[in-house]
Amino acid sequence: MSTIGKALSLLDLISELDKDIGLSDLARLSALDKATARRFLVELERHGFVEQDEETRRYRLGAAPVRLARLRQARFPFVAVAAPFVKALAEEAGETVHLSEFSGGRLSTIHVEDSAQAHRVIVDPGAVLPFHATASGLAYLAFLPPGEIDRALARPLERFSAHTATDAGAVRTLLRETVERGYSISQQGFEIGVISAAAPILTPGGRPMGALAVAAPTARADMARMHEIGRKAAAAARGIAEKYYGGRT
Amino acid sequence: MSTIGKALSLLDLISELDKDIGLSDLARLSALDKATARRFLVELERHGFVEQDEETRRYRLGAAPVRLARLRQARFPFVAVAAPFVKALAEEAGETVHLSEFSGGRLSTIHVEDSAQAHRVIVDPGAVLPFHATASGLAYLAFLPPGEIDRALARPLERFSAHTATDAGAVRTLLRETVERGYSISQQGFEIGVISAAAPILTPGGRPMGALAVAAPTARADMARMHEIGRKAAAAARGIAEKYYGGRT
DNA sequence: AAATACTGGTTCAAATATTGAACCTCAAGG
DNA sequence: CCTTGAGGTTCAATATTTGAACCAGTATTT
Repeated sequence: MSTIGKALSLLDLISELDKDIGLSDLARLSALDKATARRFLVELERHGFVEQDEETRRYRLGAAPVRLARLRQARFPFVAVAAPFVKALAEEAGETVHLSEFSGGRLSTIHVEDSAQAHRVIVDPGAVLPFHATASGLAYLAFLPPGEIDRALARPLERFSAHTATDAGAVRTLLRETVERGYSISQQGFEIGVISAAAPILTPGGRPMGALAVAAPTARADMARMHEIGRKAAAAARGIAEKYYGGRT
Repeated sequence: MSTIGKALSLLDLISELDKDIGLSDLARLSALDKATARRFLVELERHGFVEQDEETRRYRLGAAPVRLARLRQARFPFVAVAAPFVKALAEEAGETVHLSEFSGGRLSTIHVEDSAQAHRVIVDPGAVLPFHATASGLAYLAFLPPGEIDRALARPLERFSAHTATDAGAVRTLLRETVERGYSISQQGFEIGVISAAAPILTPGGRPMGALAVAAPTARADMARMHEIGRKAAAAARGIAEKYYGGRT
């Protein structure tokens, strides 16, 4: 792996932590030499991607991504365009809705609208969604070209809960159903107690670039209701794509 | 410079462009070899920091920073905390207000609230603010430890308009006034037709970490009014710091 | 329609940056 | 006051990066 790749992986690692981390711990966690980790950190800090606490000498995610995100969103206002659809869907379904975007080989949550209900599903903003174990991931995978699906299912599928489909064949069945219906349903595949329905957001070329998902507590999630929610999510996802790509070539 | 630094500089360069760019152009602009630029781009793309248009093969800023920005803002909700103050100040002053944060050696705009007036100053979101030529930069510089001010003024000061103070001595005078008043005023130092007043946002340790600036068209900007606006900006900046650092150690 | 001048992308020996064990200093704990 | 682990640094050995030259393809120009 190139130096750049290693440094960006280190940045990823830091981003996943929710508290500051010291040099030695970071070197251990990243399996990099202490001297190497430090050189990377210094370089990342020079560019604002990492910040070192003056006092504790520990490191954390810096502010530079905020500026880059702003520029990205000015040119591709995906979140801004999708937000009203997400909100409307959250109100209509009465459940937490989250939007994810594919980037850097991963599907990451980029917007969340909480349900108004007291008993609701909490979604981490910035969380990375596994392709085979979440409704969003299945919705995304299902509409990918066959070759890419194969590659995604070639490596071992991690188990997140007792209900995770870790068998490639089982996942393929879920994907077939997803393509037929236009939306996916994941029953506690990622987290116990949560059932989700999700629809892909497709580029004009028909390629998925993200997903829109509704997450409900099992207590409120009978299948008839989830299917209805799935249809609504699919309609909203189409609406987002139309509006987002409407003003472009 | 390390490979990482070069790659991040390349990313910076891409971020400054407001349209996609081809490999050859990018290699020229960055003064990197084409092969090198390409390797960097591939690596940056693998991590989502850069995106290649499937069709045109041109490159652009990717979506990864959006996720990182989200995580950063979840832990350090600087923009979220400051936004109400920015909005209130924009209404009170009747002018465009922008918030900047120091990161990666630069002061970057991270939030803008436009004035309600038809004739108003437009601020680029994501723009980098030169220290010696903007009110925000002066407010930031003025409260830095002397040694760091010296370093900032040691290199040649770029001229942005006919009114830019490019002489270190002249800048030092502006900085002295800024410290005395608690806010800076820049008269068309960055852009002709714009007068700004800005106040630093200080950490509990007394170190500046950003600035709050009000930008008015010269037509509406007599000095008495700018001083009044400056005082209001200083008060708002203190309010932001208090609220932002209030809940921390 | 042939020639030219660009693209984006690739190759591989030469040049250079990266690596990491050992080292330093300092602070906290036993 | 000795040990441990912290952050940080050094420099010879080493692995990676570099870039001139090379494709193949596509607009432009002649």
